[in-house]
Order: sequence, then structure tokens, then C-alpha cells
Amino acid sequence: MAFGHQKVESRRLLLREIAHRGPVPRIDLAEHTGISRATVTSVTADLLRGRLIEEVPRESRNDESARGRPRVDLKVAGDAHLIAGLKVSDRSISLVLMRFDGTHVTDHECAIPTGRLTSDNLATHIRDGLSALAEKAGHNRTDISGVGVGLAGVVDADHGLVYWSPSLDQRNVPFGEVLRETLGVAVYLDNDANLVAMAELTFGLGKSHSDFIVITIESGVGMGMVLGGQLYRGTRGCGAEFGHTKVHLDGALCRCGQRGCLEAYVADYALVREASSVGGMSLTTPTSQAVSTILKAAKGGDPTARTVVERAGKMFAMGLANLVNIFDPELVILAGEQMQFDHLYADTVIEEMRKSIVEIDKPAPEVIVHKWDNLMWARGAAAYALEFVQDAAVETLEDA
Amino acid sequence: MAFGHQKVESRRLLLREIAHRGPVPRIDLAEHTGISRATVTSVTADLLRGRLIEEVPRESRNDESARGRPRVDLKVAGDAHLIAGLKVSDRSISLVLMRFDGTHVTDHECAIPTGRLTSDNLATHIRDGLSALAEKAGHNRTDISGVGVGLAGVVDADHGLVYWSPSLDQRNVPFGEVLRETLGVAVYLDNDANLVAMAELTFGLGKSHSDFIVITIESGVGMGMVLGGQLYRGTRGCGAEFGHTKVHLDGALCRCGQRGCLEAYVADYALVREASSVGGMSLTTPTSQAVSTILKAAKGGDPTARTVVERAGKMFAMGLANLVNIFDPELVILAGEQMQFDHLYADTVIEEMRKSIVEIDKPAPEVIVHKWDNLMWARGAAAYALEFVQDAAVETLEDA
DNA sequence: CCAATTTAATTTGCTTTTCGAATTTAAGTT
DNA sequence: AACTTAAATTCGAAAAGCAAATTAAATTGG
Repeated sequence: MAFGHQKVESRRLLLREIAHRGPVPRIDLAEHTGISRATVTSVTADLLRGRLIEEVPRESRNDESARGRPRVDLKVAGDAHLIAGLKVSDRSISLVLMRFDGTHVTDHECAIPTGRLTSDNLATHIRDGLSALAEKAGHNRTDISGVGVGLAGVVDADHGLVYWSPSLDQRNVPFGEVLRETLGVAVYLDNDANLVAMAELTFGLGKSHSDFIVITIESGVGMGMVLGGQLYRGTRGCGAEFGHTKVHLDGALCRCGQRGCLEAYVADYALVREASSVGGMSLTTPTSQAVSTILKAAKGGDPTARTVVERAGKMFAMGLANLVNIFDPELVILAGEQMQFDHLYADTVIEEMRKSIVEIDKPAPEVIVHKWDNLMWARGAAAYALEFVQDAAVETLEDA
Repeated sequence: MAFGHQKVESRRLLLREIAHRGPVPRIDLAEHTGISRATVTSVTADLLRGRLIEEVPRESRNDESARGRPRVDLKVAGDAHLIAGLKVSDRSISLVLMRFDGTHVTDHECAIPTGRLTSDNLATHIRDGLSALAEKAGHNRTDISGVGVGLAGVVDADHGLVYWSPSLDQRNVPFGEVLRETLGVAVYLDNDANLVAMAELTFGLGKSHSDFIVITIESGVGMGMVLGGQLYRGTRGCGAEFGHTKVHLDGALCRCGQRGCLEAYVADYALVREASSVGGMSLTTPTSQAVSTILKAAKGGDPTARTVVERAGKMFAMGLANLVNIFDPELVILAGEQMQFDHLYADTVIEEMRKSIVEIDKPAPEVIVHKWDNLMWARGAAAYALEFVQDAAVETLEDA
């Protein structure tokens, strides 16, 4: 907690503020950070000299009088660094390349063998994907200042340690280190659920909120928490296991081996399992198609399908209510790509949740459904890496 | 976020550090805070001048060589301020008076009418209790620098607002203000569950841990969270409602009006209700006695009693596992006074919990049972007030 | 069109705060 | 008594930030 890095500290603070607020004039920076105008001028001068930020002409805004010396907006200099983000999934790796200001450069997707891989093998695939990504934009892999990597499973982000992942054939792999060596670039590893929260924080609703929960439903149920404007990770790097929260004593069997997990009621495989076991529905198609079949049947009035879907919704509402009771967030974001799960997001579910939280004479937290494209994960990973690259850039900025 | 309060900031930081670490030599302060030795000398000189801290002779310790100039320990000056803490319960108010260094001065208990009171009425009772407390120690009520007040119910501590409490006859009472006016002393209001966490943080295991959860089981089930060395409150001031976490869809009726709350399975009234409704046990005695009857019967092998107690334990384990899955704390503290609930704390319950959390190759969080005396609440309230008094003392410290 | 006005940004000079290095202090050791 | 060790203090210098004054760039009004 050393003092004595004050200069670096104020540079970091202002760079973050500029990154967070987009183009912003100096006077607003002074206002929001509490730093005096004089200091803002001198610190931003340093950042400008280091080409981390740049002045941009201000388009006239109607909400302020146009008298007086016009404000000059500052923004992060896009060309200062390249940042990559990628997400390893079942059978492919999706990657994005972005500039230092978070703008999109290009993206890429490459197939990998399904099933568990050795860490070296996966690292090689990632390296090749990254090279292809860089090449697409006319760059070299080593031009990249930082790479964020998202992995399903249980990951200790601070130590780059993968406790367990469906993508790796071993437990407790120091995959961060492995990647660092294979890629020759700074690597920041994280759990994929946290990445969605990170994407939301950096590019989404984090612009206006500082305490929220992000729930994702894909094949599993994931969660990320933002408390006080930053991602919360547990002490062992494996918090936020919302999907394995228990909603029923000795309940349905989950693929994690335990019983009664929320995931065992609302995930795709759970819906299919239920619907077919009860009979009445024959589901031999792949999971994702089977889910739509069930949802359609439920809407069409099929009683079996309805029971299954309704119960999933109720369980989901219950889990959500528990979260709200414990955290009291200002906002809950339901984020996802596959809106085949929109039965869970239905207003009735949200209403059910509201009825299950402790009632006080203050409005319940807002619930927002946010649909993302399939690059969301990779962008979140890049956003995660971006923070580190920002900090590193500020630290290596030499004095005048 | 203003800079420009650096002096106050470093004074505050060092005072906190001294309070937290007990008697500590300057060189350790420099080490732990990252502030240079020179600055530590000058800032602690200010604190000494303001009589907020004092030097104490150091008893020789074996773990370090005795060569060189001996270290001089610093500790918080007990006589600098008086702080009171109190907890309003069903039929009484319990109060403690402590010095600025957290040492005990005296305590007091006074009866109040049972049932809901008007805020003015309750405030008057608190005033009288506080006067009696001060008198016991040969002081005047107005000698007290700050009073922490704990209330059951839903409380927004930051605004001194009571959304709802079993002690008050109205909802949404700005009870902090009311007390402030009635007592003529700075008042800091909080939810009683948070106070236990506060007591633990200040006087208990918080000395060695910075991320933990405290669960209390009395008549209800309460919870406090310490994240990053400080109490976490939700955004509406009503987080941590662990007792009303849902553990069963459409389950047992809770006194909050909803169904399936954890409390509806593990609280005293829930045990009694179950045991008598199933029949086989006639329980006409008051709740607390009835509970011991049930527990004894369960131990004696009575099947009805056993079912009831076992289910309570399972539900509790499930709720606990959910907390751990979500937060991943380093420590879970089960704190309480009435060890009549020790069936919930039993090793088998904790074992059950361990089996229900996500398994990784890292030890599960420690679970510690911590028995407190009945002044725990009041001491927590005082600890809460103490932080404010410390800050105020630092802020009003004039320069040399 | 130019002076007055308005607002933003910068410069200047000063204060506050902190630190590093040297020094002093208080012990033990030889 | 001289030397060693380690903590605490002193002192001068440097860093960082701020307030006030100044400069800059626009609009408005006469």
C-alpha cells in the first residue's frame, strides 16, 4: 500500500477515468476525480506525451451553452497498444483483437479437437489462433501487448492456475505460465463467467453501474459479481459458482456429481433429460435442437414440456432471489447469446423472483436482459487484459 | 476521491493500523503500510501530541535478538474517548461502555416493554439506559463520543434508516436522527447481524483474516460479510439476508410471510412448530425450553425429534454450502450465544456442507464455531461506532 | 467588427507532504 | 571502553498538488 508512487497513481487514475468515460474534457476529469484542474492539466500532459491518450475535436453538444472556451475532449489513444482476448470452448477458439481504446480491430475463429487436450497442445492451438488473428490485421503476434484468455471450469485468475477445466486433460495446471512461454506475450487467464461480467463492466452497463451481478446461461449457469466497480473473486479464485448452488435437498443429479444444483434443473442437458425421462417426448436430436423442441412443445401446450420448463423457471427464480437476498445488488443482468433460454428470462420468472426477496419499501433491483453476440466472451477476456496493459503502460511512462 | 487530504489520510491509516495490530513498534508500521520510517515518526508524533496514541514499554520478546535500540510499542490511548454500544432486543437493552482502545469499562442491562414501541419511546429508553451505563462508570452520558446501536430487522446503516424492525411500531423510521436528537451524542445505527461480523472483525478473528462470513443463529438466522477487511453492505443497505434465503421451493411457511426460507427450517420457532404439528410431542412450554426438549429427545432417539433436527441440519448445511459456492470465503464463522443450537454446528453438518461445495484441489474454507457472551452484540455496536470516532478524532487533530 | 463576456486550460509560485540519507539513541557484545 | 546492531529521529531536498492568476478560444451584444 505504499505511498510514494503518487505520480503513477494519479496517472493511472486519470487514464482509467478517461477510458471509462470515453471522450471527456479535462474539467470533467477534475470534477469527477477530485483532482484539481491544474494537476489534471499536468498529468494529462504526461499521458499525451506518452501517446497513451489524445485530444479529439469535440462535436457540439446541445446540452450546454456554447459560450466560453470550448472543452477539449480526451480519449484513449487507440494505436498505443494491441490487446487480444480469446475464449476456449468445446470445439473452437474465438478470438478478438482490439486497440488500446477498446475498439474492434478484427476477430477470428479456429477449430480445435473436441475433448480434453494436454496443456501444451491447447497452448499451441491458442498460439496458432493468435498468429492468424494478428495476421488478419496485418500485425505480428508479438505486436500484441496482452492477451486475455477465458476458460470454462475453475480458474484462479490471480495465479493463472486452472484447478479444473473441461478443456484440459489434467487438474491443477499452471496454464497461465505455460501460455506465457508458448506465446511470448503477457497472458491473463480467467474463468469464462467472470469474463462476461468484465465485458459488461467495460463495454456494457458498467458505464453507469458499479454494483451488479451478471448471470449467464449457456450450457451451464455462470455468474460474475461486480462490487464497488470491480470484479469480485473469492479467496480461492473459485467463487461465484451460482450454477452449483443447491436449490433442492437431495435433488436432481448434476453433471458435477452432486445433487440439487441449480444447473441440474435449468441447463440444456437437464431440460432434455427431464423431458425424455418422463416420457411422452422422444428426443434423439442433439441437445440444442432438443431444447428448442421442448420449448416449442411447452408453448404449444404440451403438459410434460410445460412442467419441465415451468419448474426450471421456478428454480431459476429461487436461485436468483437468493442472490439478491444475499447481495442486494442495484442491478441484475441476465446476459447470454443463446436466447433459446428465454423462458428463464421471462417476465413471470422475474416477477416470481421479486416475490421471493425480502420486502422493504424500496424498489427491488432492476433486472435487465442483455443479449450479446458470440464474441462477448472473447471481448471480456480482452477487457480483462486491457486493465493490465493500461497499468503497465502507465508504469513504464517516463518523466519529461 | 479528493487528494489533498493526505495528512489526514496517513494519520487515519496509521491510527487504524495501530488499533488493528495492538501494541506495535514504528518500524513494523512502516513495514506494513509502506510509509517510510521518517514519515511514520512524524505522523505518529502528531498522534502522540493529540493523545490519540501512547508509547508503552515493551516487554522483552524472545523471538527477536535484543541487540540494537529496542523497539518502542505504540498503542491506542484508552482515555482519549469513551464509546458505547448497545443492542435492542425483545425485552431489554444491553449496553457496553469501552475506551478508545476497545478495552471494557462497564456494561449494563435494562428492561424495556415487550412488543413494538414508538420510536420516541424506544429512544427514551435508550437514553435512560445510556445514562445509567455512564453513571456506573462515574461518567456523564455526554462524555461519550459515539454510540453504536444495533437493531433487529432491516436497517440502512448509511442513512440511519430503519425499514422495518420488530422493535418499532412503524416502517421506514429515520431512527438514527431521532436517537441523535434524543441522546445528544453521535449515533451509528446498524442491523444486528452486521454487528456480530463487526465484533468478529475488531475483537475476534478479524485480526488474522480479511475475508469471512459470520453466521448467527438465535431466534432468526443472521449473516454478516467481511470482504477485503471491511463489512460489506448491499446497495440498499439490506443485503445478507441469509435467513430468508430459499432452500425449498414452496416450502415451509416463514414468519416473513414467504415460503421455503432457511429460517423456516432452522429457527427455534420452526423446530417447535414442526415437532408439535407432527404430533408425538406436546410442547406447551415457552419456545426456548421447548427447543431443549426437542434436542434432548432427538439425542435420546425419539424418531420425530430426530427427523426434525436432522432436517434442520441438512437445510442449514445446504444454505451454508450455497454461501461458500457464491463467495468462496477463506473462513466461515458460526457465532452465537445460545449453544442450544449446537446441533446445527455439529461436525456432521459441516461435513455435509463440505460435500456440497464445488470441489477443487484446495482446502475448503475453514469453519469455526465461536461462542460469545451476551454482550457480543453490544460490543459489535461499539466497535462500529469506534471506527467513526477514530476517523473524527483524526480529522479534528490540529497541526503542531 | 470589436469589446465584453464566458468558460476551459495552462502557468506560476507556493505549500504540503513525503522520502532518503545521515545522525542520534539505546541497547548488547567483545 | 570501544564496537556492533537496530530503532528512531532529524534534516535537507524533492515531489506532488493546489490556488490564484493568466492565457486561450469561443459567443454575444452593441
